[in-house]
This record gives sequence, structure tokens and C-alpha cells, in this order.
Amino acid sequence: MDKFLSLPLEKQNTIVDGALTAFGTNGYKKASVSDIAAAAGISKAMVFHYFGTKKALYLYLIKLCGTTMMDEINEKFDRAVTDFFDRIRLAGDIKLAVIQKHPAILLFLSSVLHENDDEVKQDIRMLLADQNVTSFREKIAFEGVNTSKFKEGVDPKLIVKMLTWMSEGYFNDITGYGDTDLEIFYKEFLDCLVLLKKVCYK
Amino acid sequence: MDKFLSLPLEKQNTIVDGALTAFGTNGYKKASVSDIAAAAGISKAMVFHYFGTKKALYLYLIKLCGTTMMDEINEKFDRAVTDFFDRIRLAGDIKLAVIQKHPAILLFLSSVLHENDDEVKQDIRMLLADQNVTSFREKIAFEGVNTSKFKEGVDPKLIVKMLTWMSEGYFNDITGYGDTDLEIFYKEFLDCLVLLKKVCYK
DNA sequence: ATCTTGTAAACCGATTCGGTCAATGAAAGC
DNA sequence: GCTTTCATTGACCGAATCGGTTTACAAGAT
Repeated sequence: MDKFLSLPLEKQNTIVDGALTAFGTNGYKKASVSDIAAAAGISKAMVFHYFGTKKALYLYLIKLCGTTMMDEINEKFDRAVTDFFDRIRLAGDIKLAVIQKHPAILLFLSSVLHENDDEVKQDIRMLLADQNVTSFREKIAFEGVNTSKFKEGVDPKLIVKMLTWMSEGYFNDITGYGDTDLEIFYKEFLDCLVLLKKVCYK
Repeated sequence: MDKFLSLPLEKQNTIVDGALTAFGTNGYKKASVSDIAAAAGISKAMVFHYFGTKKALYLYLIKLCGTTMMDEINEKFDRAVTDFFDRIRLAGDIKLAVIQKHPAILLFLSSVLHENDDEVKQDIRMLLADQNVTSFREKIAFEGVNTSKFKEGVDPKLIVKMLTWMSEGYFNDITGYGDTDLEIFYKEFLDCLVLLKKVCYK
């Protein structure tokens, strides 16, 4: 494990991203170490040299994702922002920054949440109990948010649902794009927020 | 092949849905015939008895999805509907009906579009050339639609993008739910359409 | 009693699995 | 120059799984 951590950071990231992609697209069982090695640009033997076993690598990635997201949240989140749409935008900013660090991270995390293989199922539950990603997302988006600015007849909860779906679809679309396209997509997403704010507020 | 087609329709559907799920979640190569058999509730030998080879089953499913979607479109699509939001709803109705017939169909089709295995890549291209699913979706949603009813300053194209993302996220959510939950989710989706119409039209 | 027919368990050779190891080669210390 | 160290890999291991076949069996139909 320390073998891996003493690698240059750039190489670490290449390997992590390859592993995230391989596990994310195929799940724990069906992602073979050969797949991972190929996606990471190293030989299969090196995977074992760095991480010992396939399972150790998998669990390391889960922990890494947790800290990566936490770091970004701690850096960017600002509870002084109470406007509904500004909060949504904040959440989007955080998500985008995470994706720019590790493009396959959302793919991987979603596959981890659905993972059902006996070899890792229990370990996942314990790791996710330590971290608490899902509950954090709720807090970030909606805790202490001011919803009094909405027009009569506009249900904020419905807007929340809409925006949740939108950002799901939006982040689905950008999975696997380069950095430049990513920013363009994000501008369009922000345009949508502006539009919604215009038509939904008093 | 005729062995399979002479099965009672209910059993055919069970098998098809299992196979769609297995291929859809793992792709052509990584979905083993054992997986498929287990998901379909039959023995591995029966898969070969019915379809001959794994590849033949895969290509049969692609064709089946094509005709299933075409049938639903031909039955429900009405070009006389020109209102923007009514059209979106029409497209949603069609998608929902297809999902109710085969819950894993969208998952499968999306995985087919991304499939990259040499054993089936070329066959997929030829089958998709015959059918033309993607172009149809565009037509259904937007051909001959009246966009003059939007408020000043509301860009219809942006609304389209929003709704595309929304329905992507929405249909992502419902993938793998039972029939009852599905209808509830759909009502919420329709509520969003009503809300958007209210705030975006003159 | 015999002949289908639908079905699954056991089986086939080939491939791939997670994981190991011997050999290579480039750097580093002396 | 010589040795030691260490990162790296292709070849390799037994075990599991692959796509696909064969056999065995139970239930009707004749």
C-alpha cells in the first residue's frame, strides 16, 4: 500500500482513475484485474504489487472517494448561502470539481451503492457507515434554505425533485467527457438555474 | 429460435426481461450465459436450446427492442398534437408504456449503444442502421411543435435541454421499480410539466 | 411399452480468473 | 567497475468460469 502512496501523484491519479472506471462500469466481480491494469496503463502484476489484492484496491478506492468528496465539500460549502438556487449551484460546483479531479468517481460510487457481491458487501456497509455521503448531500442542498421567495402556487418540493432529476441526467451526460466540454455543459446547466429562478420567484 | 417463439407469451417475457437485465447491466462480453439463465429463471442449457448461441440471443433482443418501441410509437404517437408540453408528455407516455412491457429495455438499449465488443460491434451497427431509434426520438419530441406560446425571454431550446435531462434522470430513478411505484413517479413527472407550462407560457 | 418432448445436471475443452514468481534492467551506493 | 536494490513485466500457477454439448430423466402421447 505504501508502495503505491510513494508514487508521483500524477501516476497515482492515472491508476486511480483507471480503476474507478473499470470497477464503475462492471462492478466488483466482473471487473477483472487485467481490465483494471489495462485501464490504469500498468501491468497486472503491478496492481498486486501496489495493493496486494483486488479487494484491498476496491476498498481503498471507496475510502479515497469519501475523503475526496469531503475535502471538496469542506473547501467549497458555505452555509451562509441561503438562497435556494444559489445552494443548488453550490452543490453543482462541488460535484463538478470532484469530477474534474476524478472523472469516473460518480460512476464508481453509484456502482458501489448497488454492489451486491458477497465478497465485499459487508465491507461496503461498514465503510459507508463511517462516511455518510448520502445524508450530506441532502444537508448541502436544503438545510437552512430560504424557500419564501417562491411564487404562490409553485411548490418548492417539486422544484427540488425537478432539479434532482435534472442534475442526475446532466451529470449522466457529462460522464466521460473532456475538461473543455465539461465546462460548456455546466454553463448550460447554470443557464437553466437562472431561467428557473426567473420564472419561479415572486 | 421457433422453439422459443412457441413458448407461452408470459414465459417468453420472463426470459426476455431476464436477458435484457443481464446484458444491460454487464454488457455483451461480461454477461455470462449462466447469469442470463439465472436472471431468466431457466437452466443454462435451455438458453442454448432456445436461441442456439449467446450471440443469437443478443441480436434477437436488439431486434425485439426495436419492434417493441416502434409498435408503441405507432400506436400512441399523434402528430396532430402540436403543443410543446403535450408532446413531451406524449413521449413520456410512450416511454412509460415500453418500460411497463419490459422494465430493463432502456438499460439494455443504452448498453447496446455503448457496446464495443468485436464479436457483436458490426452486427449492432447494421441492426441500428435498419431501425433508426435515435432519429425517431427527436422527431417525436419536436417536429412540428408550436413554440410561439413561450414568454418573452424564455428560450425553448433551454427548456428542451432541461426536460431532456429531467426525463433522463427521472427514467434513471425508476429503472428497477415495480409497476405501482412507477405510476406514482410518473405523476410527479407530469406535475413538473404542468408547473413548467404554467411559469413558461405567456 | 415405446416414442416424443421439455428440462436440467453433469460434463467438455478452452479461456480467464486472482495471484505469484523469475528474469530484466535501470538506478544508486560503494 | 561492481554490487545491491528495486520497479517492472511476461510467463506461469491451480482453480474457476467460459460458451456450448451430451446425457439422464420425468411426463405425456401413441
